[in-house]
Amino acid sequence: MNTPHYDHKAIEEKWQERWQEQNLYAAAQDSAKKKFYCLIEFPYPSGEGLHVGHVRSYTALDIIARKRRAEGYNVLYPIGWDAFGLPAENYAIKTNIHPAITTKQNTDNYRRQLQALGFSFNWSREINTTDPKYYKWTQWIFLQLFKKGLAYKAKIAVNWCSSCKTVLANEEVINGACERCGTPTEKREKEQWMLAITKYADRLYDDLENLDFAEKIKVQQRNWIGKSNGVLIDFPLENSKEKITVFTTRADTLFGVTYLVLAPEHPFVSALHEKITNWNTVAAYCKQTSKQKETERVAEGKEKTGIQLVGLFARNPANNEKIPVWIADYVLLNYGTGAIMAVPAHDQRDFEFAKKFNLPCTIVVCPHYPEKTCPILDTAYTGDGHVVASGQFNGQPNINAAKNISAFVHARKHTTYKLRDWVFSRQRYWGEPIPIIICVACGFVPVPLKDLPVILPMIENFKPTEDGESPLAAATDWVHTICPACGKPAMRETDTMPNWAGSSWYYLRYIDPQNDTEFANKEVLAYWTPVDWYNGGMEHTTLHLLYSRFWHKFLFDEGHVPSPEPYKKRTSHGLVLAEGGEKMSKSKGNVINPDDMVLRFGADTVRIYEMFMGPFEQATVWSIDNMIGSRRFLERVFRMHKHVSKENKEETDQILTNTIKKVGEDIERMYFNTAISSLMILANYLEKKTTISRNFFETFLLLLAPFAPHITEELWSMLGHTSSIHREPWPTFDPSVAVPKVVTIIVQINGKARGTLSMPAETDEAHVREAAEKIPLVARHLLKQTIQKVIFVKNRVINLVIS
RNA sequence: GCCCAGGUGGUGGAAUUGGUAUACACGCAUGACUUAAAAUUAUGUCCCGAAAGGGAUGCGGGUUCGACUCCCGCCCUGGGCACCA
Repeated sequence: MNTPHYDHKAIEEKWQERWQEQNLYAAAQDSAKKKFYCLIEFPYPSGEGLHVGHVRSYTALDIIARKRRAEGYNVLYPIGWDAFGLPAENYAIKTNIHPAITTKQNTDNYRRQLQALGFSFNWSREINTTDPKYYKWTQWIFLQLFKKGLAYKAKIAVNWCSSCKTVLANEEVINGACERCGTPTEKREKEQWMLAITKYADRLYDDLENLDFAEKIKVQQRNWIGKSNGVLIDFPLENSKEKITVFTTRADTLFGVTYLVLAPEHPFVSALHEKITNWNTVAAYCKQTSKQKETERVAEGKEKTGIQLVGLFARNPANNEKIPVWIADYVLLNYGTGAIMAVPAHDQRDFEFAKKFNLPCTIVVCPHYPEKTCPILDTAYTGDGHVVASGQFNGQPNINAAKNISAFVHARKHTTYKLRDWVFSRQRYWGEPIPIIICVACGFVPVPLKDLPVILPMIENFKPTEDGESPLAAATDWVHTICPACGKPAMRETDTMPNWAGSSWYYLRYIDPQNDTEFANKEVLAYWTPVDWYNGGMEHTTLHLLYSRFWHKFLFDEGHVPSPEPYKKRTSHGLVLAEGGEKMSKSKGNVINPDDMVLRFGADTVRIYEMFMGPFEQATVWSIDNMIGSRRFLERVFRMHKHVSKENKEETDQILTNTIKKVGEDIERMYFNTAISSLMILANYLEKKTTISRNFFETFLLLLAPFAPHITEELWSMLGHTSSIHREPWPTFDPSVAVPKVVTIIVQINGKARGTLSMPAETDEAHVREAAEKIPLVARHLLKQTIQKVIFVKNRVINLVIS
C-alpha cells in the first residue's frame, strides 16, 4: 500500500515554515481594503508555558481572522507579551536569576508553542511590555494623565498584601483577600499614586450601552461601577452652624428617619468632639474599627456594632424632629457622603441596627393604603406603597413623594458610584518605573519626553521590604538625579506601575509597533481603530477591560485616538477544566501541556478538539478520549483525497450548500462545535461516495481550512494548487438552493408524532392531509376516532386533533 | 442576600422563530478483516415492553392542537457582587 498516511508532524512543520517565509498573515499597513482588527488578550509568559485555555481563545479568533481574510478584509491579528508581573519577580527572588532573563526564556517558549499551533498571528508586529521602546509610551501616557491632574499622589487607606508586600487595587482584592496569593489584605495608610478613573465613571457606564459586548460583561461592569441616582439632604446640627449631609435614594422615607449614622472615620467625629460627652468610648470604637481587617469588618452575618455620639443631635429637615447621631462601621466613609439617614422601617440594615440598640421605628410607606393599619414589621419593608405619617405628603404614591419631599427640603440631585480611584503604585521591582522626579523645591516633576523611557535599573536584590518601600529605593545611583525643572539634586519615584499598565493600551501599539516618535501614527490609528472583535476571559471584566476603556477615553479626550471606545465587540471564552471538573493548576498536577497534545495528535487535531469540545462561552472539561474523535475525523478527511475525481461537477448540492451556510453562520456566532459537527456530517456524506467531484472536495477544504489550516493546505497542494489555500476566497452559495425543494412534514395525532411525509415544498393543506391519512398508523387511529380539528403549518407539521 | 449563566443518554453535547427530543462525537456491545492485536469497518446503543403501546429534557403547576423552548413557584450547580444608603 502506498497511500500516504496522515503524518501530522511533517505536514505541520512544513507549512508553518512556508507560511513564515511568505509572511502569509501579515496585515498591510497601507491598504485600500476594508480593515478587520481581531484581538486576543496577549499572554503573560509564565514559566509553566502555554495553557490549553489560551489555545481555545486563540483558535477561536484565528478561525474568525482566517474567515475574514478569505472574505477580502485586510486583517490584523497580532500577538505580544504582557511580561511585567509578580511571578517573574518572585522567581528571581528564589533563584536570583534576573526577571529579564526568565522573561526572555519564557517568551521564546511561548512563541515556539504558539507557532506550533499554526495561529495566523502577524509575528512581525510582536510587542513586549517590558521592552523600553514599549514602556517609554506607557510612561508617556502616565505623564499625560499626570499633567491633566488624573494621576495624583494621595495618602489613603490601601489594601496591603503582606505576602506580596505591595498594595493592591480594589479590583485585585477578592473577598478581602489578594487575588494572586489569597492572603487576606490589610488596610494600611500609605502615600500612593492614584488614577482618577472615577472621573470617567459616568461615561464608562453610559457608553456600555452601544457596545457589542456580551450582556454578562456589560452587567458585570455596570455592577462594578455601581451607579446610583439619589439626592443629598442636609440635616442641621443642634446648637451648631454645621450640618450633616447624607446621600439617599429614598427621599420618600425622610419622615421615617429616626437617627443619623456617620462612618467612624467621618471628619465630623473628631471635629465635633468637644460636643460629644462620651468621647473616650467613641474614640475607642473608632480605633478598634480602624484596626480591623477588611475581611472581619464585612464578615458574613456579622452583627451590627455602633455607638451613639451622646450630646449631639440633628434636626430632620422634613418635620424638625430632634434625632440622635450615631457612628457605626456598616456606614462606609468612601461611599456617598459617609453619612446616612437611618429609616429602620424601610431599610434592612437600619432595621437590624435599630432593633439591637432599641431605637424608634416609624413606618412611612404602607403597601395597603388607604387601610390605615400598617403591619408590625419583623423585617424592613423595602417595597413600594403610599406614604403615611408624612405630613402634607400623606397618601401620595412613594415614587411621587420622593420628588415632592426632595423639593420641600431643597435636596440636591446627586449620583454616586461604587467605583473608586485606581491605586496605581506597586512597591515591587518588575514593573514600569513611574516617571516622576521628586524635588524638594518643585514637588512632583514629570520626566521630560526626551528623557523617556526611564529605564528600569538592573539591581541585585529584588526583595520587597517589610515597611512597604520599593526595592528600587535601594538603587541609590538610580534614585539620585537632577530636577529637570530647577537643576538641583532630586530623587526619582521608586514605586512601579501595576501589571495592568502595559495592557491598558497595547492594542494601540500593534497598529504601529516600531514608531519611535509617537505611540502610534495618527493616520494609521484612524485606519485600524477601534478593535473590531476582542475575545478574552471574564476574569478581566472589571480589571483590564475597564482600565483600558478608561485609558482609551482619556487618550480620546486628549485627541490622541480617533474613537471614544477601544473595542467594538467583546466576547469571552469558557474555562477549560481538568478531568473531574476542577481548575487546572500546577499544585494539583492536572495541567494539560499543549506541547504533548500537539506532538501526539497534531496541532490541527488540538484545534478541532478545542473548538468541538463544547459551547465556546461555557466552561468545558478536557477529555483525551474525546480528542480521538477529532483525530479520526481528520484522518478520514486525509484518506478521502484518493476518491477525488479530476473533473468538476457543475451540479449544486443541497448538503454542500447547507454546510456553507451553516459553517459561515456558526463561525460568526462562535458556535464552533456545531460548525464542526456539520463539517463532520458533510465528510460522512462525501466518504460514502465512490468518487468525489473535485469542486465539492475543494469547497469542503475551504470550509475546514480556518479550523485545521495545515491538513487543508497539504490536501490543497496535493490537488495540484501552487498557491496557499489561505489566500482563497470564502465559499459562497446560491440562496435559492439553500431553500429545500423537498421538505419533511411531521404528521402528528393529538400532538404526538406518528409519521413523516416527504413532500414538495409549499404543498398545501389538502394534499398534505390526504397523504397523511394514508399513513397506516394514522389510518388505524382514524378508524376509531374522528378528526375534530387540523393544525397545519406549511412545510413543517400537520397535527390531526381527534377524539 | 442580590445579579448573571446553566441543569437534556454511560460521557462531551445538539435541537436558530413553540413543530420528529437525544444531531455530531466519545464510550460500550456484537460481527467482519487479522495467526493475534492495533488500526479500519458494519450494525446496535434513552427507559419499560414480545409487540401494540407507554414514559422521559432538575422538581411541581400552568398556557397551547403541540413545550427542552413561553409563564408561575421551588430545588441544585457554576460565576460575579456583597452592610453601596
